[in-house]
Amino acid sequence: MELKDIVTNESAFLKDRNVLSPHYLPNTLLYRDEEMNKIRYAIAPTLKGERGKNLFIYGKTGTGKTCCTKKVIEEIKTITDIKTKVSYVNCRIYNSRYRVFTKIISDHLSTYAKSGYGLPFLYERFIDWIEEDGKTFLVVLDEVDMVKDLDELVYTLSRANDDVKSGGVSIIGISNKLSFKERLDPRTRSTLYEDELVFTPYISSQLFGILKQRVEEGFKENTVEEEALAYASAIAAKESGDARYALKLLAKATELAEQKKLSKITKKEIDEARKNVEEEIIDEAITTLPEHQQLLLYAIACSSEKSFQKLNDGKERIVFSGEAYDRYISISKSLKKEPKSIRWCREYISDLESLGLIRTQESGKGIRGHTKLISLLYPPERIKKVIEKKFSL
DNA sequence: CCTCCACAGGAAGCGCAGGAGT
DNA sequence: ACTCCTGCGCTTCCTGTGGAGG
Repeated sequence: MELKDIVTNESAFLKDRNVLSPHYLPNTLLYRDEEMNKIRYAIAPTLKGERGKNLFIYGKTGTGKTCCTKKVIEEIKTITDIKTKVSYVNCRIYNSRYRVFTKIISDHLSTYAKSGYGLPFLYERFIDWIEEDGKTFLVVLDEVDMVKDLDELVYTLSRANDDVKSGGVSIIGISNKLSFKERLDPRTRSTLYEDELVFTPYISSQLFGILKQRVEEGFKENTVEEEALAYASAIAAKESGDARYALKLLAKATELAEQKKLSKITKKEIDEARKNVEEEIIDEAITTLPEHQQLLLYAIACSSEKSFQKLNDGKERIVFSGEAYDRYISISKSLKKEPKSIRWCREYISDLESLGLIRTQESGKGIRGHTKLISLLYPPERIKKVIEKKFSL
């Protein structure tokens, strides 16, 4: 690619580079009519000025939760004769009750948006604002599991319904973690889960449709082979049914084809992109890890290379947790870093597991009373390479 | 059978940083 | 500018589990 092409955003393939962005909202969302309708029905009372049911939306990444919700919000904004106001809050950024409130205030009451006001004051402005013309208010809490004091947040928002004389507040919560439901206070749970909606992963043919739509919206004609799209959707469907992953494959393949000055994107580029994307995902996951989790992971990778013990399918090498910890201690010391306690490393191990970098299982019968057997889900060489680079080992 | 080993994971508590309230 | 409070990362302590060995 020439520099001027990059600057002017000229591409041999793309009319609109945005179609490949994870934030791009296509004109019509495919395969999610039912889900969209369910959201519409859930918020319909709110739009009529009554208090609707709160809705909880669950689904894995790249299943269209956020897209669908944003679409419905857009629809609301096109209706002019209703007294409903909406705030979309990404809780990854606004991750506490206070922050969520300041976000809502700055969306609608910008005079109070500057910092320095306490929560009770903001809460009263919020109540006054709803009461002034009996409006209804809808908050969308995306990635709601990121909120530290979610119990308090949900309580405060739902209490607003008791404090206002007219109008009301409804909540839509979105999450990709199912397990966090158990952590919640029972009252919070029943408030938030008045209505529930699950997004299932896309199947291969649906991913194909989604990719095809993007190609039609943003690519020049005859630049992408259908076979390539089918292949990319098959890969993504097999992995997780994640549309974002499928799009990433297409984006990377486009990049590769541009570099090689090809005229068409074929299966071959997708295949190459796949390797790239997978490595990028692993590298990204590892490099964003806290230092000591990296060291622990490194220790597991080292132990794994030397271990000859195989797990059931005979492919995965397993590591005993004690062994990994010993190695972690010596690695830390050789780097002049104070090693963390064993208790905390157990937490690290479950963190690494929930990130999908390792898998663990109880030893069960036969081996060492009660221990965890750890196996890496990615090649140890790759993991070692990334971490060695970081610590210049 | 009892004790010891090797480990899991809960509970309490500690120091710190940063934000809220004054 | 000050203290007070709270969440966070972490350690220490503790209880529980199951195999190995006397």
